[in-house]
Amino acid sequence: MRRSTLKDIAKLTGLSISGVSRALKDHPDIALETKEKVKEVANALNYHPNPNAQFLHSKQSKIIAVILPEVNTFFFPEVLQGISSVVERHGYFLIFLQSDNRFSREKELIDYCIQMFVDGVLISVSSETTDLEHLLKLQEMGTSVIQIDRVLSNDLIPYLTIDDAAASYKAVEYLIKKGHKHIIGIFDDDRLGMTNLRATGFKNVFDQHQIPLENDSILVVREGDDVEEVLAKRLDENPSITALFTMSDKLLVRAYHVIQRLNLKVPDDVALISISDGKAPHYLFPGITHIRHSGEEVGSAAATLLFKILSGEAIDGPFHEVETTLVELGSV
Amino acid sequence: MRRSTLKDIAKLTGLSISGVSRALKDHPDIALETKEKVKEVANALNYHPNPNAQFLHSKQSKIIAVILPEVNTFFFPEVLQGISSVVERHGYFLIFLQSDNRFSREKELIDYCIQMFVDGVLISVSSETTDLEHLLKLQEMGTSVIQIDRVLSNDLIPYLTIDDAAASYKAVEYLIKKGHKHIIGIFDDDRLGMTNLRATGFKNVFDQHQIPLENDSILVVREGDDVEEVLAKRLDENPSITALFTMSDKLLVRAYHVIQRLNLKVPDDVALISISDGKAPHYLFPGITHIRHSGEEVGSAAATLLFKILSGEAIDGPFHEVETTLVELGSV
DNA sequence: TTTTCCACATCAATCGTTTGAGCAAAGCTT
DNA sequence: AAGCTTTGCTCAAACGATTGATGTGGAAAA
Repeated sequence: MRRSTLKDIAKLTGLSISGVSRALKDHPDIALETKEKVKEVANALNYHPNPNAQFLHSKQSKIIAVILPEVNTFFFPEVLQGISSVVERHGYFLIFLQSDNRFSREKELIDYCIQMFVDGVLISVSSETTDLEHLLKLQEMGTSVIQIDRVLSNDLIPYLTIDDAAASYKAVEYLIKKGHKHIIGIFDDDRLGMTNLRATGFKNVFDQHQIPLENDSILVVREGDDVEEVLAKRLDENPSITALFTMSDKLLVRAYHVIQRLNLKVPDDVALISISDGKAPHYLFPGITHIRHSGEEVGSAAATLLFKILSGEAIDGPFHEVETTLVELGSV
Repeated sequence: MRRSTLKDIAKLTGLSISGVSRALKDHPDIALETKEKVKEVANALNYHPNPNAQFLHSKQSKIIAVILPEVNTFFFPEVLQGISSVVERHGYFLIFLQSDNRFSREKELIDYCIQMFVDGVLISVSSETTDLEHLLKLQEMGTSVIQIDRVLSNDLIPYLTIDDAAASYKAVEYLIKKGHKHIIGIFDDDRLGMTNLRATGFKNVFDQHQIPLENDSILVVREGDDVEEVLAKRLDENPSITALFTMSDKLLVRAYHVIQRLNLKVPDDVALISISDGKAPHYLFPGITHIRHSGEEVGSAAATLLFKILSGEAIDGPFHEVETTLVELGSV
């Protein structure tokens, strides 16, 4: 079955091609009667304009590309979902690309976007990425770019993340309100900007509530560190500790394993709270109270921001963030 | 910065547009020297052919669409990852669409694919989908279609799933080899084809090993059923039960919660094995031994199959499946 | 010298849609 | 009735790349 074109309709109606094109677009130059006839025929032929021809003419692709380091872990699938819904609502297409967390691949994909004439790119940079030359080049080619979640701050390229400091602040404040005073905060590699923000939020709670922060309250976990052992030891030596805060799902699961191994009960022996995308907390028993950073919201907010830019609207400053919410599941 | 075209190169080299086109494509009609000059200029201008113009001419889009019910749950993100890598390797684009598990939306998306002239579609049908008219229509328009994982069997539309019966067979056989005899199998809604296949695998193990299958060994969980209570009761009344098999991650987590609540220890009091996409088993303590059905493999196998069809190769029969593997994590 | 052949390039049509410009016929004004 | 506008349409160029047909100049062959 061949797809019908304007030409086919023109032949059947006796009109010219341009006449048909205008009729279908409700151009005022065309008589009402003619329009109806044309539309009828178009329907009968199951006509759809050829997007390639349209894009060739309009010089835009109506394509948004998403570049993510991966999609098989926490969080990113939700981000994709959020982006996808907004992009479809705007009548754009979404092409999805994975950098596999490699900078070289990321650059290839950016070149690919340039070739494809994509109108916009949403990217979460790979962990190897340290400069944004490739993104700047893309911008110069007229493509709008927004960074999501894993970002390198740069005045020229807008980025959108969750409010990291606020997230950990909320979590720890909740613990304190529930009467906990001796809390250990467990953090990822402190070379990441995100870690420092979350640690700041953690400390701020103690300041605000004028509770002294013991100096072994913060546990930083670098790649390869044996958190399990360190944490077990600390819990053992310091029985006054009644609560744990973890800054990510990965750390939550590891902390949970330690607690189980020590035969401690949650929340009776030790309370547990985390920043999380909201999956793991439901798997564990009891469910883990957490600060949910919704990937979906991040995705849709980023996409919305992108369309603002595409429509020519001004955005204020490169930095944008989305709120997080507390989900109580009984681990505190 | 405007993108350069063949015309620009033609102007700079003094050649005609068609000469440039042929030079870049290493056409034998063009002198070697000329080719080199053209390529140099093309490089300097950072020339890339306009894909819309190419596709308009070649009448194909080089686009593969993936339609998934959702992407925020188990399994599907991995499927997407698997598809994505294969599609990119073939130099095609991947557009990603979500049906939100609604049949009406699914039909819209199919129309969308028709409009977009996509070359191929990989689809996991929504849970509301009961007939495949829309997919057949798409096929008639010349688009190749393959169903993944959640499928409706149909002789005209190829589909690819995991080997469900083999997966549960492997799991339960493993339990039996470890000395378990009294096993409860927990299954989803038995109106799903997948459930019956997995239940068959479960039963076959007992047949093969000539172990009697008690008639309360199978627990079917329909939407809204309170598995927690039923399972707790059964474990309580029947202390000879030493192992549990769950056919999905969702059931695994629920069973795990029951076990925790009853204060039983895994694996000492009760062993636990599941069919899983491999995420949840790592979160729980101890890690849950499982039969991993890799979404990535399903995705890449489906995409590979699609490209076989696109290249005109014959495929034998509509039904295709991928193997699963046992992952031992210490819950048995 | 004329014919033949080849290497190298150009011409022009094509893919399907959009859009400014042009044009005939009908309707309106004075 | 002559001049003007309006209505309703067609023409043709353009978007950028591809490709079959065609042309040209020179060298070799006759």
